[in-house]
Amino acid sequence: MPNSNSRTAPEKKVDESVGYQEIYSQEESELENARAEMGEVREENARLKLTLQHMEKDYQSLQCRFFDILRQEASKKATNVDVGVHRIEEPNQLLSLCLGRSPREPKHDETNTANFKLVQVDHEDLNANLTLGLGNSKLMELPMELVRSQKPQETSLEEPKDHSEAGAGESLPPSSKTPKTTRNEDDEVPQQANAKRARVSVRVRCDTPTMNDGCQWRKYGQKIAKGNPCPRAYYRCTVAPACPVRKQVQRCYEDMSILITTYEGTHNHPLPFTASSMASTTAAAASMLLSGSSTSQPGFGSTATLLNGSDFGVFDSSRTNQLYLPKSNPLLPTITLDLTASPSSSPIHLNRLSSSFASACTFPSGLSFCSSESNISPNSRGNGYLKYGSLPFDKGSFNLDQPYAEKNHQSSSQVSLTESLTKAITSDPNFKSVIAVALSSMVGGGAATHGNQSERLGHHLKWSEAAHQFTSHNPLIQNGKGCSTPSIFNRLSSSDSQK
DNA sequence: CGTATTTGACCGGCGC
DNA sequence: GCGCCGGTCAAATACG
Repeated sequence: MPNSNSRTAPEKKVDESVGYQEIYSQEESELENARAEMGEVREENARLKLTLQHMEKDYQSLQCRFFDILRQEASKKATNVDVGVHRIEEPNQLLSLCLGRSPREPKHDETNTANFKLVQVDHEDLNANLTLGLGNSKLMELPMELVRSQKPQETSLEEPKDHSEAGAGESLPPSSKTPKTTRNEDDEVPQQANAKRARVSVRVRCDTPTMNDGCQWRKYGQKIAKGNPCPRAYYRCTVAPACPVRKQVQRCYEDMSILITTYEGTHNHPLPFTASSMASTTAAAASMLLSGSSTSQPGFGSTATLLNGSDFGVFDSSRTNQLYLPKSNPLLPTITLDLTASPSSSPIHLNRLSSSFASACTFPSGLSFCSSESNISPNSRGNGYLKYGSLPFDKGSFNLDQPYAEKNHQSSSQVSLTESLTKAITSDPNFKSVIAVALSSMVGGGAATHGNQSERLGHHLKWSEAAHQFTSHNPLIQNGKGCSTPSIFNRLSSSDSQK
């Protein structure tokens, strides 16, 4: 019996060792497979990076061409239209708030591109209130301004003279304001001299104390304004020491979840890439207001409301007056970008965001400002756009993560504004396809420029995956600390590592 | 210790 | 002229 025992035992050992070897070999092969996959993914990522770079170049060149052509068309039209328009009568109302946009553009250019289109809306202008429907094709000129300023290169090329542009409407003599302070005479005076400055008020549903617009702000004051128990905070742009841009942040009394941020002034410095979207949006809005507001009576603040949602083009001044407007200096024309419209928060809308346009706007030029934490502590963020685009931002837009998607409803509505703008841009049949491809490529990993690449992308990666790969590898985003580590990519890499 | 935030004081515009 | 109110300043305080 011991023999049998002694004989069977080694056999078992042999069997076990053989079994382990098989298992090991299987694991090794799996590991190798995983490594191979990782290698492929890496190569793919590298290719996508290159493609993205090409796409960005293509996109910018297309933008330039696009603007050139539109400018030409606009100038042609303007010669006919502007004659009948009383736009230039109030230069001081034309103070441009073109955040992030080169202000040295000839004034006539601005009036040409924005004014004559806005005239159509002005017919409905009552009591200096104005509702501008972004979905309205009438307003095609607006996005031009917007996109133009979305180019970070352009904004970065902004000259310090910018603020003189803020004074582009110019010419209110420094009068009584100048002696006020000697502190920042050098740079501030030109802005302060402008008694009238356009302001852009942005309404967003946001849980955080402020919305993350990519810029760096320093709080310099807080007040409790009359009529609203919620304190109003005053912030100053600290990206550049002498930047005159300021913003007010206040919660809406009627709906505490709504954050009202009012921007005023023009950045005189290059904007962080992530900040340019907000800057350009507000710039576009301001341009609209400034050009459109000139019909309003002097002394009255002009107020425009950009409704995000289904009410495009519907006049809604009552709503504006009752709810939307923070009490503001009547001398300052104010435009309100309402990014809180309820219809937009529907799942349908969210899904709609997954369409090419919306996604293109979602990132990197989208409007998603709510940060997981306040952006008022620049230190914690290193630079102004550290946290920009953190989590919810792209995830929610792609409907990948339900909590994020839920939390990102406000982002959705914000994105929808840009979506509308982009649609307006691309409504031009001549450029629609080109711009759409370019824009979608910004999200789609930049692989959509050339057909074959797009095709390949479609074959190899799910769309959302592509987007996430883009986000995870776009140096801009990483630089911008839009560290929304894509969940899919995380899963992918983590699963790889687990193997 | 340097920087950001808080907060009361101050200033200027506007309406009465 | 006076008071109200929005906006800003700047010293004090908090924070990392």
